[in-house]
Amino acid sequence: VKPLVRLARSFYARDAETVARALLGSILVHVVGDEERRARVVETEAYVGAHDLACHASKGRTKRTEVMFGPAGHAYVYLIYGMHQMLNVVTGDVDDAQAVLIRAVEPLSLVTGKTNGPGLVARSLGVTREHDGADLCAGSLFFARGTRVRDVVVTPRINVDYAKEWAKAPLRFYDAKSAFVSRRTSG
DNA sequence: CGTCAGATTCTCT
DNA sequence: GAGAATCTGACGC
Repeated sequence: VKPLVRLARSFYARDAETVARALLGSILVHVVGDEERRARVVETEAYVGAHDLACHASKGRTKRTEVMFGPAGHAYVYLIYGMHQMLNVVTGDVDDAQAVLIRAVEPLSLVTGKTNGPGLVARSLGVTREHDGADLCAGSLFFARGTRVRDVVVTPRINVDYAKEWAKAPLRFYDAKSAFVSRRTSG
C-alpha cells in the first residue's frame, strides 16, 4: 500500500482524449470512513465536447449537463437505464464540455465485485449521483498517480451507435495487458 | 461468439 | 408524461 499522489487540476485541464489516455494506469480512490478503496483504471472513453454527438452536452446546456461545462477535475455522475451510475471526469476549459468515462478498473484494495464495465465501476467503488459535481482535487473521491500503461488499444466507443459520424471516432482506450476490460468490444 | 429482455428513474417538453 | 438511457446478465449455439 503505497502513498498516494493525488492528480492535480492541471492534469484534468486538457482535452478529453489526452486525459482519457493519461488516466489509464492511474489509481481511482474512494475514501469511505476509514476505508480507502483503490482500483487501477484500465479502460476509458473520451467525450470531446458539445459538437460530439455522443456527448450529453451535444443536447444542450441543461441542469443535468451543467457540471460538464464547469471547471475540469470534477466528477460528472449520472444515472442510466434507471439503475446504473456512470462515473465521468470533467476535462478541458470552462464552457468546453468535455469528459472522460471510466469504463473499467482492476480492484486493488477494499474493492469487491466485478469492475469490468462502467456501471460496475461505480457500484464496486460506492460511487453514486451524490458525487455528481464533486471536486476530485479536494474530496474523498479522486485519482492518484499510478503505473504507466505501455500498450494502449484504441477503438470506437461503446453503445453510441446513434451518434452518426461520431459513433466511429476512435475515442475508447484500454490497457491491452489487462484482463479487466469490459467484454463489449467494438474494435 | 451472438442476441435479447429487463428494469428503473430522471430529464426535458 | 413520453421517452431516453456512455448497461448488465442470462441464455443459446
